[in-house]
Amino acid sequence: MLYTVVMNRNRDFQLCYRKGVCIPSRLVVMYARPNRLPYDRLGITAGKKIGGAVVRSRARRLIRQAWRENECDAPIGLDLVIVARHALPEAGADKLSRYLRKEGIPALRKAFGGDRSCSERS
RNA sequence: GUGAGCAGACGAUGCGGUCGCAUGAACGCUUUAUGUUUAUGAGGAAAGUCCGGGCAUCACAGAGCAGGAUAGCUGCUAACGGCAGCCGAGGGCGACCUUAGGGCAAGUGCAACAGAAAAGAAACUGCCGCAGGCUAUGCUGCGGCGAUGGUGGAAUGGUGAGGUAAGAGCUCACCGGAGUGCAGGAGACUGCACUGCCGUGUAAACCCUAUCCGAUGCAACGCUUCAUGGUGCCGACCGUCUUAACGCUUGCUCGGCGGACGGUUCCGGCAAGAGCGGCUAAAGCAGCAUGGCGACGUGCUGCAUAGAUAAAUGACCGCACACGACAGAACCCGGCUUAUUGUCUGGUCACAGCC
Repeated sequence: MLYTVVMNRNRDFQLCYRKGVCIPSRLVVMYARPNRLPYDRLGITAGKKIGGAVVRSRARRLIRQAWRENECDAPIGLDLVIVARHALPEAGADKLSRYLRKEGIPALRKAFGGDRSCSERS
């Protein structure tokens, strides 16, 4: 992921859950809040609820790839947590990517008014 | 050919193309960041965490208890609760399979319902003899007998014969069990002979016997470094109390060590953050030779390449095939157990057919 850093502290996750904007859907749930940094931070949650280790790894990979394909259109300066739901592993990669492009990212832009984006910056 | 049974291999992908990730190496760059190229990149169970070990730290002044594990024998192994071979018991026509397989002749407990009686032996019922009275087998009394008594998982060994007033291991034969002796075996055990006539089941009930076990697990543990905050511990000072308390020492006891408690203040150190190490070559695998029935040992040769840390192995397209089951490394090994689409290989057994 070119313009995004991995979020790896439990405190950041908790902040996102409590104070962030929640954007639910059938495949994933996104929590986001501004972080006042010049880049985005992405965290992925795939809980035991959706299946065993194989299923959870697959969900993580799908989310990471879909975000990589669409991160250029997202607003800058967000802490973002994407939570996988149990329908995700069977759905496939292109479905999630299409969802982010058509609905997820526009919702983020609407919530945080992001005119700036990576594509414009670079 | 049909049907069984055993052992084993593979187990999900491969090739081409586009995008992408982690680690190592090389190159470029003043260093970092980053870039380019290249190599490598989940399993037979990686799982459950059920055993055993390595490794690490703690305690080391030890002893005992408690607790836990194992339970036929001999071996293999670093070790094991694992494995191999054998013995006993059970199942199968057979190949073969199953087996928590010490001790109720140390003690305690339990044995519902049924049944006369469930562990102390007797009572009850019954059989037989004698006596009494009565019309009378019946009834009453005394004595003998021992297991006949619808049960029950289990009834004082079983079956048959003799014996007797009636009976009884009372006697005999066979069987079961016990003890002793002899023979065989490394041993579990097996065979034979003799004695003798023997009180059930349950130890996956307490318990007893034998053997083994210190505790905690890589978030162990070691190193480096910064800032903040005054949280915990150690040191310093003051006060109080006293030889018994208190604290530490593996869960407890003995034993051992330390005087103990409270308050104050400031200085120094440690831990909590971050980074690095631990972190992958290991009692390893394959082939050949050799010893052994086998587990396995020995020698030689060759191969040795995942090491992430919010956690890398992915997505899409085309072709091929078994049309992709169960399923994802987290310190490392040896086992066990559980999950699993299927494909293939090699012996073996029974039945049928042919020669």
